[in-house]
Amino acid sequence: MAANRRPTLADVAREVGVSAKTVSRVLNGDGPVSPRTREQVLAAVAELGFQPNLMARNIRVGGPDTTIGLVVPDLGNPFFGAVAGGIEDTVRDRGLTLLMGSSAEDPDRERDLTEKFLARRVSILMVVPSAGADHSHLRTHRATGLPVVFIDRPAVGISADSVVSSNRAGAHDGVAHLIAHGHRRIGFVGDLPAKLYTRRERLSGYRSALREAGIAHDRSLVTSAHDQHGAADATSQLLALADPPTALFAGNNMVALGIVAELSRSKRKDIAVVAFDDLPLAEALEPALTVVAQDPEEIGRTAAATALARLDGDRSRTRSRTITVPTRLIVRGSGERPAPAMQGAASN
Amino acid sequence: MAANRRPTLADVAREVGVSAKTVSRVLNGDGPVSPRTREQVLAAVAELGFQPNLMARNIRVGGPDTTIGLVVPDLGNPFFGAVAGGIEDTVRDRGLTLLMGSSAEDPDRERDLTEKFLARRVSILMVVPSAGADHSHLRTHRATGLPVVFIDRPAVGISADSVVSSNRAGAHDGVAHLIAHGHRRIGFVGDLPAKLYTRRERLSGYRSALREAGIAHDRSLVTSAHDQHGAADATSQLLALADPPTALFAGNNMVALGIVAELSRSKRKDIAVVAFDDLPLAEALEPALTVVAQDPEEIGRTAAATALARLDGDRSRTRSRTITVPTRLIVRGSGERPAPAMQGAASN
DNA sequence: ATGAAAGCGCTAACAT
DNA sequence: ATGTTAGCGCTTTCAT
Repeated sequence: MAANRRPTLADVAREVGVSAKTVSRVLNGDGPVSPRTREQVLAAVAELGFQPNLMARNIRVGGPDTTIGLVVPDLGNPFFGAVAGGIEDTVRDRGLTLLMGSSAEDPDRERDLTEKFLARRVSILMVVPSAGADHSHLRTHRATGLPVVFIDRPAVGISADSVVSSNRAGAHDGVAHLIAHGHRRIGFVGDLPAKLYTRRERLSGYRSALREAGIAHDRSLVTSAHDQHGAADATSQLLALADPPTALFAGNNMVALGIVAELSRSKRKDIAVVAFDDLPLAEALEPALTVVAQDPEEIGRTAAATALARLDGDRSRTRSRTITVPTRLIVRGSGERPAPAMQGAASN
Repeated sequence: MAANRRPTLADVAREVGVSAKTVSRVLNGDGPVSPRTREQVLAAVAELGFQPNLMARNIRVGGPDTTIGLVVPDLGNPFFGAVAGGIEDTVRDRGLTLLMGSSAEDPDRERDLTEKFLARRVSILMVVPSAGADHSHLRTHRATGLPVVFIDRPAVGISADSVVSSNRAGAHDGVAHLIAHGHRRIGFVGDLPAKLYTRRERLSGYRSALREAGIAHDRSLVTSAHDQHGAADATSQLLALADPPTALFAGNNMVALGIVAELSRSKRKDIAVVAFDDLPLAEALEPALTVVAQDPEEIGRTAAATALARLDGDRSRTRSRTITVPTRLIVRGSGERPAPAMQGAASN
């Protein structure tokens, strides 16, 4: 029951009484092989339980491996799962296999993982950059022709293709929706760290919407959280202000969960909410949650298509480009709760 | 700007004027190297942008790769994301990297993916089996000492370790909770296909709970769906029965989403619900959703620990074993809605 | 239709 | 402290 050595091509060849090359031919179907030999080889392969060693093959063939490496900050976040699904759908018929690993939002681990993928010679590298990560070390790889695409957030220290949501416009639309329904004190609960690209962009959209409406920016209404629990805390702190907000804008899905949970817990049905990124049960909430929906599958498909084009030698655009996938405001009700003024008018 | 050949160990060696082995020593830190040589080598590595080819290394060293392959049916399902997170936490300090790929619940793709992992000589293979998949082809691999662990559902055609939730007991508890609150007509909306392990087990728990309460099993109350939309349909069909259920038991998280969405849409607050597997916004619903919570992180950790023990030569149990991770009933309110009889009593 | 030899990039084992 | 040789498992090249 000891761990037996795995059979190799040579073992199969010996078993049948042919050369290793012949076995190789049968398995890869290149050269001509007599039907009889083929059968014998196949039989021996099955009997010995031979499994070709792809590493050995790749090393000889020299080309990249038929895998594509994807680094995400969090395996549990369905947003990245959906992105991965979109990538897979696109690369599958090319015979490429998507391998996904987590950086846990840690720049060091992100780097480790990218190095591991590169050392295993993936055909394409895709990265959702962690906050604070630098990507200049990928320059030499790009020079060798390896397609590198950054997802959800652009790269730092390297010029490369990236695919992102229309964060600024999306956040603007969401906040404008609140303003259109009479809200003038609107709290913003964003991601952490504050330097995170998506947070900056979405905050920028928030501010531009306020500006257009002639509403002065009040820094005390801008807070952050890096998880659901923190977002719940941020929510109760905002509501405890002397001049509290009548509406909240959630900077991402995690934050939205925290806000909704906290409002539910404290029975504050009078607070309007719009969230960036859709949530599974958004429609079933009362009121149903209005969101700025992203399209993660489309982000994945776009990223994959971009990378495949590069792989096929797309030199049409030497310069790298940033592709923006549009968001869509889905009005479900939670943004329409009357602001105090209107509420007063209604009850009069 | 053409795709330059990647530099190899030999290139670095030539650049510095030492042998390849010396460069290897510097990079892997085994043999002794003079500080001066080390510096020169490191400089050349940086300058040439050399990246070791791990495939070449692995093939020479002979051992398995420092990766662990995980096959899941759906990258977008947070349940599997959480499982993956638990695995990663456990294997990280062993220097193992988790690589995850999707079978899309398709036995053929599951097999393709496992073959790819095996051909790349992963140290450990973990699989969430697709419905209908057979795993007898993995026997020879287990014989070579490769740890194989099945997650969420046991393997077919091979004896191997597996880690699953307490599906039967969990479903039993959930249904018993409904019965305790006066319900006697309880609909079951399960996964598809009907042969799926988790569905069978949970249905079994449902039936045993009914049996214990002396409630006759009514086949017309048992339905299935394979996605959220189908679950919504199943829900409205159940409610349209001549003698409709007063409570519903959701067989998994997707189904729960469909049920909750449909009840919300049709404003049926009078229907009690208990779901198998927790949902992010469960607490924020009205009423809050009572669930039989699984512990996906713990499932992942357990699976990883089991595999690592095998990797370390745990022959203490030659026979494979199935480890059950307990579920926990979290009562939040949705299971307590009065059944018609009690409702009548209350309003009298 | 098949085989022999060489070599992919790297490291183990033995030099020196 | 460093170099040489051989070889991991496979495929390419060139024979036969």
